Amino acid sequence: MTAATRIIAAQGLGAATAAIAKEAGVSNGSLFTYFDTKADLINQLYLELKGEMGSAALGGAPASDARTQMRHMWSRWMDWATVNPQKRRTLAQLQVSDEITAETHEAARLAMTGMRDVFERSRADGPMRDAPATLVFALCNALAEATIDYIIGDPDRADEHKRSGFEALWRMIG
Amino acid sequence: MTAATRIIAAQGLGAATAAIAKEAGVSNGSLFTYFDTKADLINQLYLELKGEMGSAALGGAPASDARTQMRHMWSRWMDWATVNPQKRRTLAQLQVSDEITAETHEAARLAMTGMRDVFERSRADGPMRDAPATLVFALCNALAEATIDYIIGDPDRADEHKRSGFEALWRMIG
DNA sequence: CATAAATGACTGTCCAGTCAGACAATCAAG
DNA sequence: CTTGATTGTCTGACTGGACAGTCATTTATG
Repeated sequence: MTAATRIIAAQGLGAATAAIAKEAGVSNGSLFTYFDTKADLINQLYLELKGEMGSAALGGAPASDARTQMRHMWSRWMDWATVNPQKRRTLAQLQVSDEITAETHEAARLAMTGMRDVFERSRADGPMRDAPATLVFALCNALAEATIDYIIGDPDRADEHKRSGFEALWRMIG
Repeated sequence: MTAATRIIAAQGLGAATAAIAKEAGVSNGSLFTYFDTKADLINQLYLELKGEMGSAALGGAPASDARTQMRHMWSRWMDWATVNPQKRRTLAQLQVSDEITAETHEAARLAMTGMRDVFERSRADGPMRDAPATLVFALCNALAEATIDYIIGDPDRADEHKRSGFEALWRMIG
């Protein structure tokens, strides 16, 4: 998985399975004893990274008001992405790949329940309380991804951008 | 170009050049008299679609206050994407492809000046007036893309979602 | 010794890009 | 008006390389 993350981050999804095997220090053939197909590997990797991102974002959440909780999650989320740029990069690629099956996407959605709850709580009394939950979640997600990309492009001002992004988000839903 | 748009929308960037040539009604070989390489085709297509999207969004802009102008642009933008789902789909694929050169991205950025101006005007007196312009633009873009995706997934309530998205955007920057 | 795991050479498939020749358009000379 | 030389465009079979996945064999393990 680690090897796949590194190789895909560097070469994209077109990377040869042989390259991944080599990076992992196993033979080409061995890789296919662990994963039936390349698509299988990709799907498993997607779930693992998504899950890790979710845990990272939710970890150590304070029992507090919605805004504080949201800000905490936002901060952890951004931090995870900046500390793990390769994982983040690979995840972004997998996100838009059509190798990811509908089942995998559904499983990922379920694994994100914790994060969705935080968004739900934050918007419950805000201006978007009547919009569809999935739309709100999609918009929040989009803001987060964009903020992360921006931070990666200008890491020196990471904290500043993190705050700008959060405040933009909060104005939107809070 | 039209053929490439159709094929890429359907099959992704992995589509064979032969498939594009066939769809266009010319021979495999002919395609390479018009484009040196597949990458060349992809880059040109990206610029064309991006340009078309920009023109569509800016067309018939009213000389009016920032909010009205912004809403107009937003509406035309969403409409273009819903009326041309294949173009939109292909553009989304090209956007994240690493076949697109830095020069092409730069050219596309320049072609979007008109849209950036509208965003600039809208945020000039708002809460994001001190944030970097590129960050603001990235966030707005992200909201637009997410809204479009959502509308495509539930076209029956298109108008409603279009409004939700715009209001979210305006709360963020206006 | 028996079983499981790992190996890497190999195969079939796919595809970007090439090239030798077919075909069409233009035009100067007879 | 005809001819044939010239130029430019189109064609699709072909090539070389890349790559996912297989499998007979080797190596480790209990």
